[in-house]
Amino acid sequence: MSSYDDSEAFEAASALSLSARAMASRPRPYLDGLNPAQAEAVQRLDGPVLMLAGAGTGKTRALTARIAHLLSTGTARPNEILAVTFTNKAAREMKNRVGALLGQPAEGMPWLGTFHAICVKLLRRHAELVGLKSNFTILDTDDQVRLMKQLIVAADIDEKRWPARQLASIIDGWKNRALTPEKLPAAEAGAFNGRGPALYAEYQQRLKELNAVDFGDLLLHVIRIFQENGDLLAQYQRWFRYVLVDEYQDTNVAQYLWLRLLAQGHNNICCVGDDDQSIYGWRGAEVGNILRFEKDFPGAHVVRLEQNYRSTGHILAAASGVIAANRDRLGKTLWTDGEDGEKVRLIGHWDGEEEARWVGEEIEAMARGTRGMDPISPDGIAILVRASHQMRAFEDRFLTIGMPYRVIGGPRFYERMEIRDAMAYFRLVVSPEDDLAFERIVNTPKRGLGDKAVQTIQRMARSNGVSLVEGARLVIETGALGGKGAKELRIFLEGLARWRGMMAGAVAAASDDLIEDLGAGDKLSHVELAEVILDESGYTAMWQNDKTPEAPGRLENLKELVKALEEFENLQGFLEHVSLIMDNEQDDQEPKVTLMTLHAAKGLEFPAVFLPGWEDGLFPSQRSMDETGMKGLEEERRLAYVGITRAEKVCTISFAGNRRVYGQWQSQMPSRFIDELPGEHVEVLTPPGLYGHTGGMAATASPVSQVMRGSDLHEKAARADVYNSPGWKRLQENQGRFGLRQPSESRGITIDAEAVSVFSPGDRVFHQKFGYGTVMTVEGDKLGVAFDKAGDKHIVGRFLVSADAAGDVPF
DNA sequence: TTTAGCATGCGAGAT
DNA sequence: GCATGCTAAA
Repeated sequence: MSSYDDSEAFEAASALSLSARAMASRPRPYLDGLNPAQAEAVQRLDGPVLMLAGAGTGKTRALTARIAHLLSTGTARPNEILAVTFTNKAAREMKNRVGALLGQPAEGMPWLGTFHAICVKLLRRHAELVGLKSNFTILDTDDQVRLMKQLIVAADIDEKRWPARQLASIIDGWKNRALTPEKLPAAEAGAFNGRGPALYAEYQQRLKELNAVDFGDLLLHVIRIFQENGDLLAQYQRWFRYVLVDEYQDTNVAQYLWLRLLAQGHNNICCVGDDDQSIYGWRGAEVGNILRFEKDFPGAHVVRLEQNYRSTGHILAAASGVIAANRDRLGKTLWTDGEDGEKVRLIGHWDGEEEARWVGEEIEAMARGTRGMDPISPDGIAILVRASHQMRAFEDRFLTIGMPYRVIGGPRFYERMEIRDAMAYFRLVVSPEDDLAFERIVNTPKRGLGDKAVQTIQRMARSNGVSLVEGARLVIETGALGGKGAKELRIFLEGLARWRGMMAGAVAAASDDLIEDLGAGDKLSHVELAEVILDESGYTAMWQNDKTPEAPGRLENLKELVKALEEFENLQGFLEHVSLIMDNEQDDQEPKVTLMTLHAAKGLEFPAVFLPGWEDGLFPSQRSMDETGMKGLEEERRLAYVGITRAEKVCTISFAGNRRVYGQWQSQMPSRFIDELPGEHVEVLTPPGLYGHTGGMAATASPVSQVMRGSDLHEKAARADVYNSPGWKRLQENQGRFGLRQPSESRGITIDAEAVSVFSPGDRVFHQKFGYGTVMTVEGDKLGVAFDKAGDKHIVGRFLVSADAAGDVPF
């Protein structure tokens, strides 16, 4: 796996193509059951094609069938197809499905992979054209930030006011837009306090010195190679006769340029995507790429996949209603010949905790099977949130009621501290000049080698122009570092040398069966070597001695890491493909509810989906709108569309009237996207607070139920103010549209503005959740209140009533 | 050098 | 409310 030799890949591939040609005369099972649009997308092979594939319209099916078609008709050999995806997972799935369609493993498709994996392959071959050695290392985000931090400190910039993370994201943004330091437009000159462009150039220089690249460079270097070496580009253009791109709406400028270079000439490029599901603008994706496709590739053929096989009619209609509010879209109309099913359900709650409680109960009810519906296993249920911190309320609740759940997302396996540490050890053993790896682990576990010792080593290394490992050796030799530190450092270096010696044997044994047969028994396999490294370095012991609750899990992860090594021939190969171990799929026998972000849910589907937290500011996210205005709002709306279209049978949207944000209670307005739901496809549910059925929590009435019920004085007071807010008016209009009576009419309550209490410091007040308290501060509509029982809180005035008025209310 | 304790700031996260 | 990252003290 670690070898990317041209001829090898191309020859292996052509062996498969022979059998593919033999299939040409046979029936084509991959065409069976395709609808007309899909069939066209599969069979229109030549020229630019845009496959506009709505949610749940069988996109992957069409894409894989297209590859199968190319191969089995003999139109292209496996090595002549360039097929790019964004994630390894998608690449793997495509490989598997093509293999299944052809009835044989598609191992022979060397150019099916992620943008980055393919670029690594190309760049290893032609590294010297951009001044790199072909064994360059790929830095991850953490390494990048550490490197930039050094540059920022060296440039004498206040690292606190101008954090390295920020610089990293600015540079990342430039690279996404294919802007190299020389090409930075004047408009960017002011970035990062005016120091951005210079730091960018320095950073690139350092990378070159380190023989390293970051993720963005992978694309940019390859683009530069192609631009500067016309004949080489022409060669690849001839090789890659057919280009396929998945999730085209997620491509950034650099990826677009890359694709255009490779597709120029034959123009056999097929891009698959859905402008309505473009939700990665914040990391550089340009919806414009897909919107512009027909201009970019003249003569392009657009095929729309609009028949949906996933969701019920009501769910599709609701999703379509929301997305219709977007202006920048190509436009599609999803339809189904399936049932209308149940309407999308909408419910409001008093606060986030009640929302979580209610969802928990609903899931239990679904698992039992309610209202004549078939039971839905927790496996088929997902809760999709806008921001990951929303998950906490659900986790708390599920732990309380003993509901099994799994969280998707969170820190990626290879991003965990212990994994990164272990990998740094492996990296340093494989390549001693990996200075970033050295810095990471030289004092992990603690060896008494702190900042000062590291600085000494760095000075030594720099003044001699050698790596840190070599510098460390010199430091010991010259006695620049004394005492305990020197002793520990010596042990550390000896360890590195010893492990490296063991590895040389392991590589030889793996690459030459003869040696193994001749009984080179004292040589370790790379898996054993990894264990030895972790053991002898004291790294395993460090976690064994750690008594924090996370330690056992970390040891568990290390075991998994070692297990993952078995899949590779040697450590180098593993490090190269480390991203492959990202999704460590756990054994799940027990059915579990899935908890994840909306972003993580793209491409997935569930019989039942809960979409909590539909409140303005949270969803759509205030920040998104502040930063990119209408563009941001449209992306948020697409996120709503993605969320709804994940549901097959039941979709439940909810919002809370109050939510704790960064530890402060805030009143929330229902999301504007709720307004955009077409009323005829929505059913408004009655919150449990109305009948107080959530045992003992009568005080947790939701905003909706407040409006509906309205017998208590303090609610009346709260309402008068709320009625004046635009959000509340919107909610009421919705309820009108959804067939609810206006509460004031239905209950004969008049809105009495006089009833709104205006509080001043010293007033005694009452709050539904926190009980009695004394007003301490007043700032606009936010009051600081010292509650008798619940402590100090900041509360919006409308949720408070004077203690007198509340006196009669039984709580 | 290590650590405990306070200040700070906060969105989604592939490669 | 929490994690992160710095300063102060051991």
